[in-house]
Amino acid sequence: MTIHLSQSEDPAFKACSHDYQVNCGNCRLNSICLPLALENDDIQQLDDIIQRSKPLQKNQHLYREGDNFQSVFAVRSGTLKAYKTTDDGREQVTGFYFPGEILGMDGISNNAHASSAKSLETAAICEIPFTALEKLSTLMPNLQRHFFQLMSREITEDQQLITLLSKNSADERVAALMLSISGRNARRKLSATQFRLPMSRVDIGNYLGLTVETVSRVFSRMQKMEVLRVDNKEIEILDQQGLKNMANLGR
Amino acid sequence: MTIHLSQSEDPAFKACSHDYQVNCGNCRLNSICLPLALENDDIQQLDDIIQRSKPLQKNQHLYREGDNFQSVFAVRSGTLKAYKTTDDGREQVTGFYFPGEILGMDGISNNAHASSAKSLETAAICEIPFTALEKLSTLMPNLQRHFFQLMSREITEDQQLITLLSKNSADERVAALMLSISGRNARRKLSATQFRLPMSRVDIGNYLGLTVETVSRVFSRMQKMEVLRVDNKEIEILDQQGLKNMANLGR
DNA sequence: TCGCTAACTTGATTCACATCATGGTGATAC
DNA sequence: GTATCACCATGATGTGAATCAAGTTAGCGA
Repeated sequence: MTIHLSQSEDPAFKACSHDYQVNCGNCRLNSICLPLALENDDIQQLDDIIQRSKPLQKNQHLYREGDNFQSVFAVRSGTLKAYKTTDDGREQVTGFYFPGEILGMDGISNNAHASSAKSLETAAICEIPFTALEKLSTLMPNLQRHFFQLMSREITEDQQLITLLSKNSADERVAALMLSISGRNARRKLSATQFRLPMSRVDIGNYLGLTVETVSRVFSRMQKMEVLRVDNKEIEILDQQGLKNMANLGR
Repeated sequence: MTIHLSQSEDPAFKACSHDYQVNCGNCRLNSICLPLALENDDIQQLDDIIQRSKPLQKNQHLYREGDNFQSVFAVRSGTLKAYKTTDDGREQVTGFYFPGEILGMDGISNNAHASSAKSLETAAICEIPFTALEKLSTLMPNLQRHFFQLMSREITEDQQLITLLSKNSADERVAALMLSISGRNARRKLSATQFRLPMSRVDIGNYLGLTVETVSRVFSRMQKMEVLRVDNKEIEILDQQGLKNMANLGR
């Protein structure tokens, strides 16, 4: 029996959670989602265009594939998954988005969202209207650069996933995902070794190009090898180095 | 025995090929690589920052993973492949770039190229220094938007590939690539049904997460089914609809 | 023209993961 | 309490593509 805090209850996010009075200046995540080089009044200007709407309930959509593209979004609390629906109706999860991360940028090219985004738990979201962001970017070179960088990062991360899917075994894929989540937790000053997975085994498998059964078996194997302790969605990394070896990515 | 023109000999690219006097205003590819909404003198300004260096020989690198990031590049003639080297020394091809297409944007996020790019045949390249492009973008909102869109497109294309790798069979993957190349040829007013593959079977396999042997077998199968005529690198699409069915992507 | 090498094809065998089948567990509703 | 349902674990079996192993062909330099 384990007790766990959902991310939205996490004390580290008090100022950033479901609090409507939050702004970029006082948000604990701003070191992650904002360019460091912004001046205070620049932050104020950015803050002015950002809309903070009511929290998203679990399983609620933030946007759907094909929706008219208006905004990109920053996750303030909770976790979202982005996914595409293939023509034969199957689902491909293209990413998980944790607090401080930006999603929706794939909608820019066609003025329509190229994927759907749904929350895996109650989530608070900052909406950033894109035309306003574009205007602001022409005035604030640092902001423009920041968004170029954010999009570039999304590209390199997608390329990482492409490599993972194309070259790595089931064990390696799952290990890599656990390390990724661990690292993103660390960036938010949360435990890198103990966390609760916000997504189901189905979602993990879908993201990694594996079936549920395989994901389940990999977790069992890792547990037997004493690399991970797995209690349903609760994960503890017992052997960080072992996990890295298993991921076979060197990093 | 088939006679084929390499892309650089293609009459459609007379003005855009290895001709050093070429500029954006007279380049036949500008409808592909430039924002349509640019005024003539805007094009001139863009033209002024673009550098046209001497042609790249086959197998020569345009940049390597880890190189300091300075510029993005537009392909004027020839074809390039982008690839990452995994830690255990294997190669993952992340994309092929045809005339009119832009590459190198994955280097923005870390100021270092995240992948290597090498030419598959003699190629002419336009180099676009990124800091100059950034400056120009603050002055020309259309240009800024264009680059946001280009990067967004790269993201959606990577997501397509992710889905392909994760959900589709060998046949479907190869069919999808053939359709992609066919479509990109059509965009450049070349034949959508007959073309020469600039890349080797190894590269195709590597890109699609398959071995050479599998790629070869798929081509043989397609030939037997009279969907494709395959003569080494020379491809003829005999049954467009059959190929689409085989790709199983609906589109 | 010959010889060499890289690129490609094809067949036989193996293997990692999918698929199919079943049972367990925990949460929510009644 | 127990019925129901979503989610997860695990075993048995099947299969598509990898691997291993020969060829064949095309391109290229001497």
